[in-house]
Amino acid sequence: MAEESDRLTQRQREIFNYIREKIENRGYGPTVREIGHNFGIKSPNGVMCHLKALEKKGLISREGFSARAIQVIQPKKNKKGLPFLGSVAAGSPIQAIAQEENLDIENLFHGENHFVLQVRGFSMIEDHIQDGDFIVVKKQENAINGERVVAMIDNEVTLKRFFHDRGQIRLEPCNTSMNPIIVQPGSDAKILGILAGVVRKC
Amino acid sequence: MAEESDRLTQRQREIFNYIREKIENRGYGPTVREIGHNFGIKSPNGVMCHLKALEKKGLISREGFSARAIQVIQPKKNKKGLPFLGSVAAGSPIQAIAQEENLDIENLFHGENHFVLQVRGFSMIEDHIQDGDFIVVKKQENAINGERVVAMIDNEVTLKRFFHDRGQIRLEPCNTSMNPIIVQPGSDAKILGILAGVVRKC
DNA sequence: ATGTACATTGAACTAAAGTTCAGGTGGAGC
DNA sequence: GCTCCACCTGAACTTTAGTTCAATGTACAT
Repeated sequence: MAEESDRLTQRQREIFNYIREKIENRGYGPTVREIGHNFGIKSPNGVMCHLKALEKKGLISREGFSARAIQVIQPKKNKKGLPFLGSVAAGSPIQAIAQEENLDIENLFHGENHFVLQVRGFSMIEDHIQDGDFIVVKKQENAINGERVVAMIDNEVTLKRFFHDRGQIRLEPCNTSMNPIIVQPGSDAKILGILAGVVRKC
Repeated sequence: MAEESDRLTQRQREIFNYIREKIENRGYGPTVREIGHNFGIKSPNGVMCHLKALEKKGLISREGFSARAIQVIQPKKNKKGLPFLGSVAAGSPIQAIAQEENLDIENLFHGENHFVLQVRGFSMIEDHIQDGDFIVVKKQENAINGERVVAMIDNEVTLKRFFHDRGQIRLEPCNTSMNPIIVQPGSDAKILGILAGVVRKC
C-alpha cells in the first residue's frame, strides 16, 4: 500500500497533530471525549469516526476497549550517533566510503555500570593512553591477569595492568621507566573497575 | 524538599522503570491492573500503594480518576552520558572521586560535520592511535602544518600528518618505519577532514 | 513486645472511557 | 435529483480502570 498520510483531510490532520502533541508534551494521550471537547465535537462517536480514518490511513494504531491506547506510528528513523564510513587503512585503499551506517559512540559503552575518568600523566603511554585521555571504566571488583584496572590503594586511584601470581598482586604501569606496585596483603587496596574504552579529543 | 529519588525501594524502582519503559517504547502508559499483572500483584490496590509512593516522592504525577494518566516527572538534570568522576593520576592521589558530573561522549564530538572511521594498520602508532581504533573526523578541506588529516589520494584513504612547505604537500605517517608520501601536483589528492578524536573499545 | 514502614490481598464501588446504533447535515460529483 | 462521503449529534450500553476500605504478613528498629 502506498503512503497515504498526505491524503488526510484538514480535520483529520488537526486531530492527528493534537494527539501527537498531547503524547509528546504531556506524556499520555487524550481520551476520545477529550479530543471531542477540544474540537467542539459533542459526541464521542464523532471522534471515533476520525480515529478509525486515521487508523485506516496508517498514522495511528489503537487497542480496542482501552483508554488512551493510541500509538502514533513513527515514520522517522532513528539516526543516533555519527555516520560510520568504514576503515581507513595504512595506505591501502578503502572499500566503499559511502556505506553509511551509524556508529553510536554512547552505545559502544552501554550499560549502567560504567564511568569516566580523565588520565593524568604518562604511566600508560606504552598502551597508547595519553595524558588527557578519557577512559571509560566498567565497574567490577575482580580482574584477570594482564587486564588494565583502575585500582584504589590508600586513597590513590591509578590505572595499571593487573597481575596476580604466587599469591601476590602486582600492578604494573605500561611505562618501562616506572616501577610496578606490589600490593601488600594488609594494605587497603581495591579494584574499582576494568578498562572498557578510551576517548581522546584532539 | 530534598532529593528523594534515591530513597526508592527496590520494588518502587522496578515499577517506576516499568512505567517509564512502557511510555517510552509503546507510546502510552500502563494501567494500574496492567502494572499489577506484570509484577504479580493481584489487587489494583497493591499497585495504587506504589503509585502513591512514587507520586509522593516526586517521580510521577497523576490525574485522579483518569485512565493511564501517569506523567513521568523528568529530573531537571540531563543525565545523558556517563558519570565523570575525575582524574586518574600516575600515582598521585585523586581529589574527590565523588564529584559526579556527567560527560556526554556523544556531545564531545557535537555538530553535523563529523564522521567516524575505523583505523586499520599501525601507521599512526606513535601518535597513540592503534589498529582497530575509531577516529572521529571533522569534515574540512584545509589543514595547517602538523595537523592529522584524513586524505584521499587516488581513491585511497589514509590518516597522516599534514605538512605544506616549499610549495609541496607531504603526508607523514607517525611511524618512523614508514615513509612520507609526497603529493604530486597533478595527482588527485583531497583532504576529507581533520582528526577530532579517538575512540577505543578495549 | 510494640510500633512503623512496606507490600500485598480481596471485595465492593464509582467514574471514566470505549463502542455501537440510529439517525442528521451539507457539499461534491454524476 | 440521487448518491457518496466526511462530519457530526444523541442516547444507550459495555468494558475498563481508578478508588476505597478492611485486613494480613513481614521485616526491622525501639
